[in-house]
Amino acid sequence: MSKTPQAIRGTQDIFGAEAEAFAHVVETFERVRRLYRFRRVEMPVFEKTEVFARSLGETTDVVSKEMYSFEDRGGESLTLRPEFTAGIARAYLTDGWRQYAPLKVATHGPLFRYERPQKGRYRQFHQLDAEVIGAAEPQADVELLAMADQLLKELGIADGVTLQLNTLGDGDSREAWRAALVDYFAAHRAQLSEDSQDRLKRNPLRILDSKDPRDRAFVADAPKIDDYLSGEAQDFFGAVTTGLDAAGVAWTREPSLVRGLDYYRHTAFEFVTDRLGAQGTVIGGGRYDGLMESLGGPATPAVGWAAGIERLAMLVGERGDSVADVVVVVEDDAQFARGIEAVTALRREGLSAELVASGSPRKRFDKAVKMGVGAIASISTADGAAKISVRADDTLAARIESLLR
RNA sequence: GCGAUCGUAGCUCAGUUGGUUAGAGCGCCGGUUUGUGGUACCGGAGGUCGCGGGUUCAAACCCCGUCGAUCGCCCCA
Repeated sequence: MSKTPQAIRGTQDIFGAEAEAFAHVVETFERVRRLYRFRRVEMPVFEKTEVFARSLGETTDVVSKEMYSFEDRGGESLTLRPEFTAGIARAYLTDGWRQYAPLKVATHGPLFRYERPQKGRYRQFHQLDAEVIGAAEPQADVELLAMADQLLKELGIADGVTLQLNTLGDGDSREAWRAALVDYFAAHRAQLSEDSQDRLKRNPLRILDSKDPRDRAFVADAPKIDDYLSGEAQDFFGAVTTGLDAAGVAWTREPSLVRGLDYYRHTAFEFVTDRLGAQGTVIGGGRYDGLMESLGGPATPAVGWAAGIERLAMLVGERGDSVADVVVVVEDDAQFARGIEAVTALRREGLSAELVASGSPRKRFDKAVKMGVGAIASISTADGAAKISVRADDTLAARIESLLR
């Protein structure tokens, strides 16, 4: 007695209408990414653990408890990628991609994070990813955001999604702001939630988007990044916003929007919806000028975003399985070969075709009807010869009849 | 890692305060009816009630554990 093994927790077997929606998202992304001249890259699904440990920072939750890490047979510590950016950054350094800078690349595929599954969150999940590496100009941020905006529009879901935009300033601005936040929240430490008391050490910026009412009371009066921005950082952000306006991309300023990872600078953004419950971020990203150095490379400016394919697919909604252009029904088993000839001829002419030739012969036509197709060609025997009758609207029927003659 | 709700045929679900051989619809297979036809009827296959313990004369139902799902917290896209 053997039991059927279960799928791994947090993984999905995507099928039917959901799979069609998933494919639609990916196909739309591929089309849009070409319009913006982003080059397709394929990346390994796993990397040396240090690629993620060094880029994300040892103390982040992702690294400390959410990575799928293991030793290979040679004793090397490897990790299933929890995000795209670190691997792409590594490739930029190890593969000499600097010669193509500024480099615009795009990819998509599975990522892995050991988290508690819930709506829109899985242990194996899938993202679209776009990066511009080696471009310090705000124009790169604008182009990247315009691409994300067009993607949402072409998917028909832009109406329910808003672009929240913020700046974290340059490295000095960010540090000064961070220090001010720590001072401010430390003064109210006892009144903060337990989570935020902990965040004060680990990740003080995250207190700003805490959902706990005890924290929210203090967030409103917390130090604002705008008061710490250098003139240069202000100019940069101004250039991004005027660029977005010129590109017709709607945005709202969200001063409490931060990034969880330390390498982010300047632009930070999320496309957010309230239609997906707690996992409302559909695209997120920002500028990560500090990342390359953490991997031992030269200072290299870069911006990027990632989008959750499952979340986009949920917003797109079920798309329904595609139906065959023609169903060929073999009503008499003696005509089986004729049925195969028929579907072959149809498919070669670019018509999708399905063959129905099993089960109770007298119910085969009903089966075809239930498939909800536009055209049905049935093959029976009359006077010892194959008799083909086609049910479809006139032009299609004529085309099918000529193909099957 | 924490909390809440849930887990009965392939699917969607019934199953009354614990009480005989656990049901329906859809789907699947077959038969009859119809015969250019999405009809109607009949029959069939398919379930150790997620899994493992416990309480009881008796458990799908009560208790404990476990696995999984869902929705939050955390984290994050």
